[in-house]
Amino acid sequence: MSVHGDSEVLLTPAEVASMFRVDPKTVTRWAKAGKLSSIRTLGGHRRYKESEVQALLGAASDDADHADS
Amino acid sequence: MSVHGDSEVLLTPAEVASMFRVDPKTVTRWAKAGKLSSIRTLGGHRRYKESEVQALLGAASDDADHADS
DNA sequence: TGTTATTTGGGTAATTCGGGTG
DNA sequence: CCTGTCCGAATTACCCAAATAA
Repeated sequence: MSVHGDSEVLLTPAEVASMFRVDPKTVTRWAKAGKLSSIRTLGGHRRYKESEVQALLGAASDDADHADS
Repeated sequence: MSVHGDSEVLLTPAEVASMFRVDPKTVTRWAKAGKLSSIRTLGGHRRYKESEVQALLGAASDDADHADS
């Protein structure tokens, strides 16, 4: 393993926004709302875990009605 | 810029609606009916894969007669 | 040390959601 | 069966200037 410790890949707000096709400001709102965990740089900028973002993105569904058989 | 490149491009409901010349509401119905897969933002808004939309748009059919299979 | 791009923060329009109706 | 529209509520997008990141 490297000196960076584990494979903790951090993403910038622009990266996350691009992946969700939303505005970077929206990602900031998600972080403020506690919907997405964020790590702060010493200057106050936010960074997001790629693993968490990927997990949320994987929530793609067809949203079809699968009530009956 | 980083070379993180998004693996898939997502479209907003308005974008898809414009491409099909229908109301965004209709696109939502397609997603609800399972005819179109959708990814949700953390706020609940839907995003659609451009590749899937393009595939459907390119699925030009002659519409001759599809009564029997 | 300086330059360029990004992020932050607050406030206001535009879009989308969901259900119900024609 | 499929689509367009109305409503209220929620979410998201764009405006600015200043600070941070690389």
